[in-house]
Amino acid sequence: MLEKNFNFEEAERRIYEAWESSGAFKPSGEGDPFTIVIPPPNVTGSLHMGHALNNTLQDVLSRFERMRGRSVLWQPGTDHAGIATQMVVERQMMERQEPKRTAIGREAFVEKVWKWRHESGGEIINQLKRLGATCDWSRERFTMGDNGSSDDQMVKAVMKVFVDLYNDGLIYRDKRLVNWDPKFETAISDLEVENTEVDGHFWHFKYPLENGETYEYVEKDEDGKITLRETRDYISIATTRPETMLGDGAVAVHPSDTRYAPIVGKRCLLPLADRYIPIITDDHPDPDFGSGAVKITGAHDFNDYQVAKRNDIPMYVLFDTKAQMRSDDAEDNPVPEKYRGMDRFEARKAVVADLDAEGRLIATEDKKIMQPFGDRSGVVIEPMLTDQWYVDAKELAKPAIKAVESGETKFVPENWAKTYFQWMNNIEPWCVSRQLWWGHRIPAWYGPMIIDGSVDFRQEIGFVAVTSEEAVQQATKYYGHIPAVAADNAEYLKRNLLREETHDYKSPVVIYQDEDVLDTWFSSALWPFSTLGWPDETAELKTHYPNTVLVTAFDIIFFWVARMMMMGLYAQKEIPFPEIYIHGLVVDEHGQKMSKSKGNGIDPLVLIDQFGADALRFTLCAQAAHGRNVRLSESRVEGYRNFGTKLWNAARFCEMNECKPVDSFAPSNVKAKLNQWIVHEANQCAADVTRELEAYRFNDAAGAIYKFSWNVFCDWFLELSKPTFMGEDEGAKAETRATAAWALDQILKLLHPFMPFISEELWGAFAKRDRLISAAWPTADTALTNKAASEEMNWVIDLITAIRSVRQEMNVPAGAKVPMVFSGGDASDRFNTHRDVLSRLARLSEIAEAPPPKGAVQIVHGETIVGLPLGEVIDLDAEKARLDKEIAKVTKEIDGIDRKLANKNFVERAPKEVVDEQHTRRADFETQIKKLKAAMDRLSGL
RNA sequence: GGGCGCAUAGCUCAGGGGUAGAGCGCUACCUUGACAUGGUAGAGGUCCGUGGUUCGAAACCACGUGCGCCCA
Repeated sequence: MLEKNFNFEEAERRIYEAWESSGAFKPSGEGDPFTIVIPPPNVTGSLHMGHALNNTLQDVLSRFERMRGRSVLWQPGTDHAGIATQMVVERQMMERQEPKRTAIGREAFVEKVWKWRHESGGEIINQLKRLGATCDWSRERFTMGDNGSSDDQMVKAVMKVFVDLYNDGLIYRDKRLVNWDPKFETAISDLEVENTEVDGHFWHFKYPLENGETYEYVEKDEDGKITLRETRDYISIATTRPETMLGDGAVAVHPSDTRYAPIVGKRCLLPLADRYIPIITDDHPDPDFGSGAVKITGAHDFNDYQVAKRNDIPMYVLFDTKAQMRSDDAEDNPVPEKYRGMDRFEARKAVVADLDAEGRLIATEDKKIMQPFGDRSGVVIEPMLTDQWYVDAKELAKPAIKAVESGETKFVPENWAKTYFQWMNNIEPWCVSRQLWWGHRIPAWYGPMIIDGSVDFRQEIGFVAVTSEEAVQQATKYYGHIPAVAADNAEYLKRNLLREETHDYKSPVVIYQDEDVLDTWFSSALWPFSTLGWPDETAELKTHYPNTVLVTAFDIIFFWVARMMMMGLYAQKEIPFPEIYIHGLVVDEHGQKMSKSKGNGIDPLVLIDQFGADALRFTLCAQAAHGRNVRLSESRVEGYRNFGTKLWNAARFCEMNECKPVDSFAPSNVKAKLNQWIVHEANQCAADVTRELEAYRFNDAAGAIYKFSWNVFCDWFLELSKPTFMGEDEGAKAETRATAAWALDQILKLLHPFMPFISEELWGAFAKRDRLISAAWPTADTALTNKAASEEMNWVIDLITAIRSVRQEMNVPAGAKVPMVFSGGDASDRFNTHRDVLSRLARLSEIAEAPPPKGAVQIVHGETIVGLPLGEVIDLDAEKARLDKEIAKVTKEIDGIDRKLANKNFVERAPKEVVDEQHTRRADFETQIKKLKAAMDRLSGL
């Protein structure tokens, strides 16, 4: 006997282990392959609601397709999260008061990270198991491989793609402006930059003209009237970042700006720096903004960089890697002595104060400015001119754009294709190098260049190869002898310098490997095939590439989806997946994004502890409508927990009434109308759930199984079956038992993808059989459609509802049994067939065919008048009012229909079915109103 | 500035050219033999506004208003 409630705390772990050990998570090898790769969570991450939604949806699809007989591979794993992981380990070292990363050196540090990864990384995998995720854990992958060694397949994949891209000219080293994170001292992607509006200032300065020159400065209004005329010996510029003025290369004005026309081509003095810079024209300055004159600092501003490049203006690098004013001895260090070593914000204050002291500060305005912040470091990001590796994304994007344009890859909902196109069509070169220690080390080695037959170590040449051995081979060919390999750039410089100074040309030339690592997303982009064994030609790769569908949230379309498309098409010459299902974000019940700082986050594991994994999963599915965020509230989760309890108790009822699955049961052969009807409804539900899941309409699929389980099976079928179970007709009882068991099985199967634990538990409670996870999905069968049974049972249900409604309205005590008479129509058979059911559910003491006696409450039900002689219970006025209300309602309907039918255009132009339907409806209402009026007459006759 | 989305019951949201829906909440009644994590019955709507298309618009189109997100 089942307990009164589902004990999910106890059952979830037990069931999960049983599934896993049965091998159900592995591809069966039979049927069409179905493949999803998990969007790899950060190895440092822990399960949040976004993961819960994303993985629930993937699991629903995996379970659904597994039950449909496909060979399902849900490929799991994590990514190595360069910055985040390095941060976590460094923080841990600090807490343990261990020496810093820089003190112990690269090798020792990377070793520590590996130790951390093996001991405490990837906790999220266990959390996914709590959710019920049926990934094939035996195939778990990590974007860095098992230990990062060069013979690891995951590493080989990254190296091969890098080298192939290089050899195809699609990856190159270049000096450009990048987003620089001064806290982590690395380049980051522009996608990792958050632009936030902050309070700032707009400073106006005077740059004096060379040789004390003057000009007539004239301002005009819209009508060309002169509003200001004065003689100036300076040009006024405005900036939000005064400290960068030390690196100005020019002042630019718009070519159409007449105010500055007299001085274009002349030079002005750059104060503090004591340099002269030219006044140039460019389209970039907006004449209406500020003074119309813009200082051009090519090395420290993205717009200025473009202007500087266009006009061949020199770029002066002011900052070191920590964004402090440079204090190095290099000849090209443009920072005046005074400011060297200052923090950038300190330098800003100093520059403003000094310019003010020189009388060059015109004004200071308060202004809202957009400031870039690193999404992990939280510090202000600095545009920096550095050497980095770039992927030619524009070229790789071409086939990736075409694949979506042609429909080879489809977005669901399709609107997301627009977002994808917009990004892809404006894509910038992808900076893939990072100045970190944790990651795939860039497979490039550098050595001195041979110029005019001799080695010149002031210039470098690169050797790009999958392994260091190959790089050495390339270098050997280049130098004519085997080079020595240095540990790092410092050693490389030292040894080559020594070689030069001692004229020791017989000792080998020294080369060294690039010290940077690759962007984590570079390896994540290969995920759809690297996880399957590529570059080896494995059986898995052959079977499961392209994947079937990608399930992800829209916030990583740029980060990840676009890059997988590019890399998949590049490396495999084939799209990674034909469908991309994009779901929403999980937000709180007021639509606010969940965040730590707001404190409105809900921990999925807490909800699982509280309500069970099934309830959380069902909630997420029920709210996963296309194009909508999921607003999560605890009350909703609680409601679906209740749904589980409801079903549990329905099963308990079945168990009490000995409803056991019958092997030979054929749903098409049942005789009782009730049974035919539930077969019909179950079949319809199977068709609905299947159709909605195929279209990724998780909310509609969940809604369909919810309604059928609760509002059809529990509310009606089980109630209607009670008279049979309590009756004497053993044949009918046996059929209804078998049908109930069958219908419950259908529910368990259809519910399983959404609520795997409770469905599995109930499945096992009813018979000894294979686990539900491996059971066959119900296929809808048109032969099971039964309109007659459906019509008849709806007649019963509607009648019971109508009687109940009247009883309540007439204040008949809920427990009281009342007699019922019926007349008119052709319903004697139905009343006889369903006598027991009607008596029970409508609480009737007797049912007889007779006209309604005086003083009876009258119900019009189709062709039939049903009378409830309530005796003195009845309140005449209340009953009259009730009938009046009914009549008014029906009259209103008829009026509406009449208006339509009186419209010639409607009758002539609307489709025949629609017109006919209106006629039918009108006739039905007409019958009703006649009966209602007759009822009223009888009542008035009292 | 460019792009995307949303506006339907008190709240959160489905839906969709002809007949207004769910969950939660609310009201009344009910511990009737699976279930009070339940049952029964109810109240509650200018489907944001204005035009257009159409025989017919809450739905399709345009504009407006308000809100949200993404990219510059």
